[in-house]
Amino acid sequence: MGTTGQLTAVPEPKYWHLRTVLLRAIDTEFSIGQILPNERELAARFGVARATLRQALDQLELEGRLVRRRGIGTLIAAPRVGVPVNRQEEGWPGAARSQAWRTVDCTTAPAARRLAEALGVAEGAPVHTVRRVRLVQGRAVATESLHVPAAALPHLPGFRAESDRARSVLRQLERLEVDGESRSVELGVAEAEQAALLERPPGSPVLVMTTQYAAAGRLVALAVSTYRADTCKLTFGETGLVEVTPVGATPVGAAAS
Amino acid sequence: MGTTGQLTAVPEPKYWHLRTVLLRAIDTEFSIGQILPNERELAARFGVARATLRQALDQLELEGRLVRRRGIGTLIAAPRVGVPVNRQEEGWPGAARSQAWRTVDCTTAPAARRLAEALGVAEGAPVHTVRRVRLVQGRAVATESLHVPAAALPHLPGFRAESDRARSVLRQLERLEVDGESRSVELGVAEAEQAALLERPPGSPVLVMTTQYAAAGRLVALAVSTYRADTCKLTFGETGLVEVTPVGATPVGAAAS
DNA sequence: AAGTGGTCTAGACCACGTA
DNA sequence: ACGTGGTCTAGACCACTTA
Repeated sequence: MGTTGQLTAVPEPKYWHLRTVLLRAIDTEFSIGQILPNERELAARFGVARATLRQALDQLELEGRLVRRRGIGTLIAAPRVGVPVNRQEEGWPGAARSQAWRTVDCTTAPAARRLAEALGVAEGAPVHTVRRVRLVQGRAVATESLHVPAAALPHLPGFRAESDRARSVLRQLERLEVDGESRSVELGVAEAEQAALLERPPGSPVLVMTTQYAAAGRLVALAVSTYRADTCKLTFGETGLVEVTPVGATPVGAAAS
Repeated sequence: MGTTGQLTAVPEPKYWHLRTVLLRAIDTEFSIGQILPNERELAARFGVARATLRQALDQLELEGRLVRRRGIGTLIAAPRVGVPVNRQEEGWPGAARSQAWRTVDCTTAPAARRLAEALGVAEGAPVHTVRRVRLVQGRAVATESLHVPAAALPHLPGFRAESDRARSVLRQLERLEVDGESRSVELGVAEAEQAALLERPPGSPVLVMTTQYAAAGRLVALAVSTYRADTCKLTFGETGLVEVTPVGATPVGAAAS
C-alpha cells in the first residue's frame, strides 16, 4: 500500500478497504492470540487517522476476529465456540445434570406491563424470576432471566424466606413437564447488568434469545437469554449430524467470490 | 438535562449515558417512523461533539431502534419482524409453495478448500451453488448460498447450458428427501455482495445462519444465510405456540431493573 | 513510568435525497 | 441549493496494564 494510494475511483470508504487488508493479514500472517501492532503504529503505517483505523478494527471485532484489551493490545481472536441450545436437557433450569448453568438468584415480584403481556398474565400478577449465568470452560458466555408465573407452580408452599423460596421454585421447575418450546434470536447490546455478568463493557453486542416454554399447550415460562456475540455461535442441533469441520465466522460463500 | 450535567462521579462514558437518555425519549416522546432532530442539533442540545452523539446513535441503531438514512434523517425504527426459519417447508429451495425465497442464480464450480471441508467432499469436487434472496413484504431480508455436492444429485443429466442446469438442479433439490437439519447462528457483517442484495451498506450487521441438511444420515447440503440484523428476528417455531405480544428488542428483564 | 486501547473534541469535506 | 447522515482528520486526555 503506497502512502497516497492510487484511487481506483471506487466509492469504497477507507475503513472498509482497511478492514479487507487487515482481514487478509489476519488470515495469512497472524495466528490466534498473537498481538497486532498498536493502533497508533497501524494508523501511521496505513497513512490514516487513528479514528479511521479504529473503525476498521471495530468491524473486525464485531465479526469476532479480533479482541481488544485495554492496556494490552489487539489480539487475534479464537474461533467462536458453538454453544448448544438444544432442548430441555440443555436449557431447563433446576436440572442437576446441567453443569452449564449457574443460578445467580431467584426473586418473586409483580409483573411489569411488558412482562405481563409477554407471559399472558395480568399486570401485577406475581412472577418468579430465576437469573442464571451460563459457563463454558469457566467463562461466562450468557445470562438468562427465566420468568415463571407463580400460578404455574401451584404447589409452592406459601411465604418463605428468600433463600428457601429460591430453592422451592427451582425444585418446582424441575418437576414441570415442558412439552414444547419456541425460540427467537435477534441482535442486541448488553445493558449494565448483563454486561457485568458477561465481563464485558456495556454496549457489547449480544445475541438475545427469547424462549417460550409450553406445558399442556399453555405458555408456562419465558426465558430471555443474552449470549456474548463476540465469542458465541448458537447451535441448534436436532439430529446427531456429524460435526464436520466448522464453517468459519466468514460465510464460506465469500471465499468463492 | 443541564448543559454541564452534574457528574455523578460514575465512570460511565458520555455516549452510553446519551444512549440511555435517547432511548427513553424514543420510548416516550416519539413514534415509529418519526424523524429525530438532526445530528448537529442533537449534539448541540446535549453539549457534546457530533462524533460522541453518533456513537450513541450507533448503539441504538445496532439495537434496531433507529434507522438512519443519508440525506433524510434518523428515524424511529419499526419493531423487528419475526422471520420463521422452521423446517423444510420454509427453507428448502425449489418448492413452488415457498413464496419467501427468490432464486438469483445457480452455478456449478469446484469446491474451494474451506467449502470442501465443510461439505465433507474432496477439494475441487463439483458443487452446485444456489443463491437466493428472501423477501418479506417485497423487501430483501436475507441472502443465502446453498451448496450441494454434485454427487448428491446423481440423476442430473450431464452437461447443459447454464439456465438449463439451474432448472435441473432446482428440480433435483425439490425431490431430495431431507430428514434432518442442524443450524447455527452467529453475528457477522455483510460483505459487498450480500450488502448489495440486502440493500444495505457493506459492514452492516447480519445474523449468519449455517444450516446442514442431512438425508439418509449423510450431509447433503450446506446453506449459509445472512439475515439483516437491523430488521430481522429469527424465530424457531417448533410447536404452534400462541404468538402472544412479542417481546420487544430490549429484554423484558431490563424493564424491571 | 511507559504503553495500550477507550473516549472525546472541533472541525472539514463528501454522497445522497429533496425541493 | 440545501440539509441530511457518512467519512476522515489531528489532536487531547483518560483508564487500564505491565514492568
